[in-house]
Amino acid sequence: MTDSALSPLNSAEETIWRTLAHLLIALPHALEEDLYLETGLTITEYGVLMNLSEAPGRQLRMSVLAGHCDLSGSRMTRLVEDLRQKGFVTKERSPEDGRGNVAKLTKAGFARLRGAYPVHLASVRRRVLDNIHPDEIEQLGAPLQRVAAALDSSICNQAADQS
Amino acid sequence: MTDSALSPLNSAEETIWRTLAHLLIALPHALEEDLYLETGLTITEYGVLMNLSEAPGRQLRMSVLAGHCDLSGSRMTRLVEDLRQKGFVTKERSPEDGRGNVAKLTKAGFARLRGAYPVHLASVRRRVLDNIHPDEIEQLGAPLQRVAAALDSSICNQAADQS
DNA sequence: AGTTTTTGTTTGCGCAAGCAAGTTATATCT
DNA sequence: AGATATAACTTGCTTGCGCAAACAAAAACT
Repeated sequence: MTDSALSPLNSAEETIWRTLAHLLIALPHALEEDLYLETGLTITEYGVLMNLSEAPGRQLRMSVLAGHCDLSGSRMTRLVEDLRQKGFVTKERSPEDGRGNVAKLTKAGFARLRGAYPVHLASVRRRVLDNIHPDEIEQLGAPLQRVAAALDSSICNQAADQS
Repeated sequence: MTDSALSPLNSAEETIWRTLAHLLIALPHALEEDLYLETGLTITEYGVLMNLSEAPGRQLRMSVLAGHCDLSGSRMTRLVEDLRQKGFVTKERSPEDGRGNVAKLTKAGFARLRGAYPVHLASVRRRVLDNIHPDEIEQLGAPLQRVAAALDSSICNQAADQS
């Protein structure tokens, strides 16, 4: 599989790729800054609160939460501890499975999220969606999802050759 | 400007945004891993070598290089020092401006880049471009570039309101 | 029931990256 | 020309994050 179609990128591909490579860096920075300056929340913290808020009972096991947030377990341990100290979440052992810990959004945490939501929404609109025409949005969906699907399906599929 | 069009995202927008948010995390991880496993180079290191290779004389001032790579000056100082110890670049004071330091790609560094190039190219094709039909590529260019342009034009434009 | 394995989480540690302060070298302004 | 301001790096320190090892609880296998 190593040598399929290794011709250098053509012009359109080159443009797309250079632009995307830059976006991959600059967009997270911009969104992070927008949110942080106005709310004091990190994008990562925001993501944790948001994922909890969408879960049934506004609570999730640590490992599931970490998965949803694209973070390692250890990072989530420390993040949740920070959020707990700020009063935005609680954490307690799972009653059904004593190994698991369940993080739960508090009232204060939900209020914090509610306050930050419009800020983040405006940021996403301004930075991204406002620059894309509605009909382009339709066209973007499919390819983006295909790229995402390809990524997820091949998580750690390196060791699958038969030599 | 804080309260323009704050309606929650519609369905198509929501899809795009969720997918893109995930890509922003997962795609860099995948590209990083692809490159590192096969070449031992970080994406960041690869970017430094590549930017140098494309510059006239295969050399650039530290600050310019840092700008091209989307990195801070201090990070670039340490990166270039690492690459220098590995023999991939040299660094010396600029003759025209004694403040500036000029990093220059060595033969060995160029060879390293040459070896890594096909690996990275294959990774970009496999992870991204292979999942987008050629006609979609045409359609993607414009919106992506508009998003990127909007980002770059508003770097640190927060303090521009007149109360 | 008792040992072994597996699973969920947490701690120890290291690395990448940025910011702020320090340093040296050029510009600028009388 | 000499003092002040500005620019280009570099160094010290902090933070966000992951990996690998430790640990605890539940499953699985005799």
